[in-house]
Amino acid sequence: MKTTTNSDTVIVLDFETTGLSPDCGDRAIEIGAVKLVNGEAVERFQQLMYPGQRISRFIEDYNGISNNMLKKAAPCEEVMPAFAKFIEDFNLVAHNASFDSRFLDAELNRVKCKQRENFACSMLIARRLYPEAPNHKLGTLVRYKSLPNDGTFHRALADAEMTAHLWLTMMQDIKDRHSFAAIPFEVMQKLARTSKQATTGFLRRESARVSKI
DNA sequence: TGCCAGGCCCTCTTTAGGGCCTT
Repeated sequence: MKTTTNSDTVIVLDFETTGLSPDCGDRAIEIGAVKLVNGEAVERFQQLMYPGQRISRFIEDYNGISNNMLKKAAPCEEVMPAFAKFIEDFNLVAHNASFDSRFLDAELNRVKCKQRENFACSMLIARRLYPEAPNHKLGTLVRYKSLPNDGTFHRALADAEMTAHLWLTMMQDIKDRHSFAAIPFEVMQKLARTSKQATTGFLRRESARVSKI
């Protein structure tokens, strides 16, 4: 029996890839994801994935994933169906979601799995909530908000874990500032699309609206 | 460390250009 619902569960995910664009032939080489249920990490997914091509020295240096490691990794045809099962129809979160969503769609498309649209971007939301931060790179925000980390960066699960902490911290900061009892996922999605000047008014209105539901 | 692309935001804008962020 399914024990969680779409509303209380989000999947925070991160891809390591061979480059920046699946349209230019780049492939995913590692997936990391954390399932959050009612604000708690209850399950994790981490898998290297053989991309069918050698990766560049830059990528090896960037994330520490080597060609030798990928030779032994499972192919897309094995990993993606398992990942599609892991994420089910839950809402998705990523840091700079436009990047991860393109790779997710591309890899799901290879195995004929359903593509996804219900993404929220932690980077766009962080820009709204923390305009005073030095910048909005994941590592900078982890330091800026003193979020838990083990010092590992640019590996899929480690980045997904940090993004999950950032997501929960942003939710809590919004609750503290605007008296939300709970924040619907759709409000977070809309917040990312709200202009900087309109952010405070938007959250005030949404808080009042949600409290009446 | 940087480049590739794409989506988004901001502003000295909207008939545009540049910066940020992801690997």
